[in-house]
Amino acid sequence: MIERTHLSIIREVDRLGTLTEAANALFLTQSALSHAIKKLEGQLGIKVWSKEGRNLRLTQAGEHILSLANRTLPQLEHTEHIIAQIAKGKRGSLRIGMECHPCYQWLLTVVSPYLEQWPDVDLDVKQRFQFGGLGALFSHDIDALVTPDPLFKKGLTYLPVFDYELVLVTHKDHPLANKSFIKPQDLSNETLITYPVETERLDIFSKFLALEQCSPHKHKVIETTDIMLQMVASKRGVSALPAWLVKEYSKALPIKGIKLGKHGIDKQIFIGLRETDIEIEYIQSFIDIASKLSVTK
Amino acid sequence: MIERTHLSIIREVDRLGTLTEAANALFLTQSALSHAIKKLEGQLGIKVWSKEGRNLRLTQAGEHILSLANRTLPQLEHTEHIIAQIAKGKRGSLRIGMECHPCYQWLLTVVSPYLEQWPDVDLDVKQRFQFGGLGALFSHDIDALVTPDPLFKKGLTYLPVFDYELVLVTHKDHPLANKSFIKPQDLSNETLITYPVETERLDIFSKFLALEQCSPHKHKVIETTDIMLQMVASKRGVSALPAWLVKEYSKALPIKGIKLGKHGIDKQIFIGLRETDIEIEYIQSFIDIASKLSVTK
DNA sequence: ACGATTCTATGAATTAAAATCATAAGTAAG
DNA sequence: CTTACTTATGATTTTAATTCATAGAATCGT
Repeated sequence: MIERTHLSIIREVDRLGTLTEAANALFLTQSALSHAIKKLEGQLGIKVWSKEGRNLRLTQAGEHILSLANRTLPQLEHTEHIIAQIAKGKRGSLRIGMECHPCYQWLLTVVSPYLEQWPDVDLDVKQRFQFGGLGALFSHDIDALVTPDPLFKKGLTYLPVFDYELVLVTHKDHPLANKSFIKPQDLSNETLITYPVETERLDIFSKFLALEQCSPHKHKVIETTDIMLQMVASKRGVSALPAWLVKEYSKALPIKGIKLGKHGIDKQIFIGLRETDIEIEYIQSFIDIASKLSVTK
Repeated sequence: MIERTHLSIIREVDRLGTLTEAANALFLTQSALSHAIKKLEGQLGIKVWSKEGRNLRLTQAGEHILSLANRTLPQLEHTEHIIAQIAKGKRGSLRIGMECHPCYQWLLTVVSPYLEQWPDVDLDVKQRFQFGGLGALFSHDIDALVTPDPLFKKGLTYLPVFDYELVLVTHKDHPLANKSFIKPQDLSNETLITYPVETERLDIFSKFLALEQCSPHKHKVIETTDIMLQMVASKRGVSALPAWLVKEYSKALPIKGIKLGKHGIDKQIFIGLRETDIEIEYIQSFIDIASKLSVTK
């Protein structure tokens, strides 16, 4: 069996020319290398070197092993280097799952300072899950789940990172835009634009319209926040989004956010983690950065 | 240090699911594998697996090592397989150097039955050498040298494989074509076509014209035998080639071979080898096939 | 619910392998 | 032809790997 030591020996002898020097480089004795290769030769039934004067010349078989060494040893060393970084907590992969569409805008603001601080963390964001965000966490498809519904289960922890108010967005000249707050009935003649998700998971339905068994005149779905707000700005309908997001976009678009119900709809966003991961440094750091950035909003 | 055994263990556990089964597959005890990985984990400062119920799940570091295993182990196994063939004498590389231009035609007839018998031998033919054919043999750039000049040196052996007569080739209607043999003076008004080699190494000069201090009217060089004979066939000149080669081509071209001098010029071709290689089976076989095929000519 | 089963983990004892030491034997250079 | 430098090798010591014998933890079946 060709072992790593054999590869190292053959590579070093090729590099330095003699067994003796290779032995020094490997912090072993010349005798050790000689014995090691002798044994390998016995096992494989070939000679690795032939002696030429007092030099060693690789045989064909030896050349094959050298080529193997040059291909293989760098790979071994590379993974060892990566693992050393993992051990120091400086490297890892952080795959974030999103169960909350508008949170994507928020996530973007968290990501860039995070990447700067943790250059060796592979960051990935996923938005579709075969067995839901929870299943994805359990099956290690993702490492963190951004969600408004902290479904507590054994082995998982949730940490609140972000509070916001859900408001109705309309064109600033829309008849509803002057009201101090919206009632469910007010939407009966409106076109409501939402993300393409089941209505049970849309707060505007489950926490607002359903209270009075109302429904909008029409329901349109749109994938992206940008286009959604463009539609609102051109009076094609109204939508429900986080207040801070509406505030942000209202600098550029003629839109306005209005409270939903007398007391408004307050939402809280959580990050869910596997309990085994909470002590990982680069994951804790992500939670820290996420919480700090969100307080200032 | 990640050793081959660690890679094997991690690969087998991934394939079979449990340490116990992996241990059976590797003809070791479950305890051995557990201890081995434990030690590795200590050295690298990471966990390879985390226990999930009574199953093991690879950590990020573990995934890195598994990926390494899947890339590296097949390469190790592949070279071991090749070396096993080398050990059985069934595989090797045979790089043949040619110091004799027309011999290339002869070599082609040897090569095809040889390749059939030794499918795992890498055959290569070289015709240019930085320090001559001899130097190429010594520096292991080639393994066999086809040459008409057996320059005996310590560490080398030569074996005769092929006898032929060097003849003058002319168009069949050429004035010289009716002579029973050619004298050096006969070429004084002819255009002589040869391979592009130093004249000292051309037998037509060193072993024929030089005897009477003659030289041809003109001297042209051409790389390939085919074109050379096309030229002769279109009366652009005469050349000197092996009789068997002329005989072969005269089926298709209007050419004729004539004896050079009263007694003709007889040549012998040798294959030179390093003495250390003469017992290698696939090299002996090459000599055998070469000799046998040449006797029938 | 609980015993049987099927895993992994671990400490101590055993076995095997690797490294060293001391030295021989071969080659090259002055 | 002696000196310096190389690899090879047998005996000994040191180190590492493997096993054995159990314990502990999770799952399955009744």
